[in-house]
This record gives sequence, C-alpha cells and structure tokens, in this order.
Amino acid sequence: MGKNLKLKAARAALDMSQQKLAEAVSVSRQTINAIENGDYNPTVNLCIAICKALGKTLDELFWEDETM
Amino acid sequence: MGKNLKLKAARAALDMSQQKLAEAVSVSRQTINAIENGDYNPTVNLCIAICKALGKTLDELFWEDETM
DNA sequence: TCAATATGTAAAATATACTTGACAAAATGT
DNA sequence: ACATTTTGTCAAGTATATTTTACATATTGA
Repeated sequence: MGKNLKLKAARAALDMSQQKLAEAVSVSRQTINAIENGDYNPTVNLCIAICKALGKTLDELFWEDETM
Repeated sequence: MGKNLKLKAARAALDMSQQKLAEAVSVSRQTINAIENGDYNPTVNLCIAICKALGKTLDELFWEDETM
C-alpha cells in the first residue's frame, strides 16, 4: 500500500499536526500516522470524519490512493 | 447507521444481485447485505472495490450516507 | 544549545470488519 | 401453484482495524 500524500498535504495546508487531527476525529495519533503511511486500510466512517475535519471529500483524499 | 440506498440503487441499475457484487469484489454476500443495510462500517478499500465494480466514485456512493 | 513538539515505529491487547454455514421469507418467472 | 433466485438475519469463528504504552529520531523555536 502506498502512502497517502493527499492526506498529508491537506493536513499540512491547515498547519495541523497528526496529533490535532487525531483528536479532531477521536482516534489515536498512531492511527493517523498509519493511514498516512499506508500501513492500513481505515474504515469509511473514519475517512469521512477525516475529510470533514480537513474540508475535503472522499474522492479528494481517498480515491485512487489505495492500492488494492 | 442508516441504509445505503445509493449503493442499492447503483447495483439495481446494473441488474446485479448482492451475490454477484460480492463475487466481483471478493467478499461474502452477507458483507454486501450488511453494508447496504447499514449494519456496519466497511473499510475504504472495500468501498473503492465496490465503486469500481459499479462504475461510481466514493463520493457518489459513500459520502453523506453514513451517520457518524 | 536546550527544551518542546512532531513524527516513525513496535508489541500486546481490544473492538469490530468479515467469513462460513444455515435457515426463513420475499420476490420473480413460468 | 411451483421452483428458483434474492434478500434478511443469526451465531460462532477468524482477520484486521484501532488503542495503549513506550521509545527513538527529527524538527522547530527560544
């Protein structure tokens, strides 16, 4: 699985740390880190929460990133 | 969690059974059924596979359906 | 240079996505 | 009316998403 650079970029654009994003969507920092580094495959509800926290949509952050 | 009627509709539009869709994305029929009925929260990779099988995008099938 | 913050990663535990097998009810076709 | 397919659902098991704790390195600011 490749890294999710779109997510990393969207977070950086808001000057938000992994920690802050994790708090915003109520998961651990390690979960955000693992998603950005492609270490696993999050649930769609978590993806939606992340999108809303960053002002993006699913297609913008999660479409065509993930290698299946 | 509410039902995912967009998914149900997209599948119906292709005259595809839950069984056939399940085979197309390599999961069990019960998994497709549970997703359509909102019984749980699939992983994003499965959502992407479903979207590709149905010719839709994540935003079209999974955005704003799921109650968080 | 030092302290604080941000990131990468790992191991063990817990929650939950997903499977398999099975049965009943509803829908569809003939 | 009957047979077939489709859908809903349940229970027990397996795989994996996510947590907690912890430590090391990198980065940033005073």
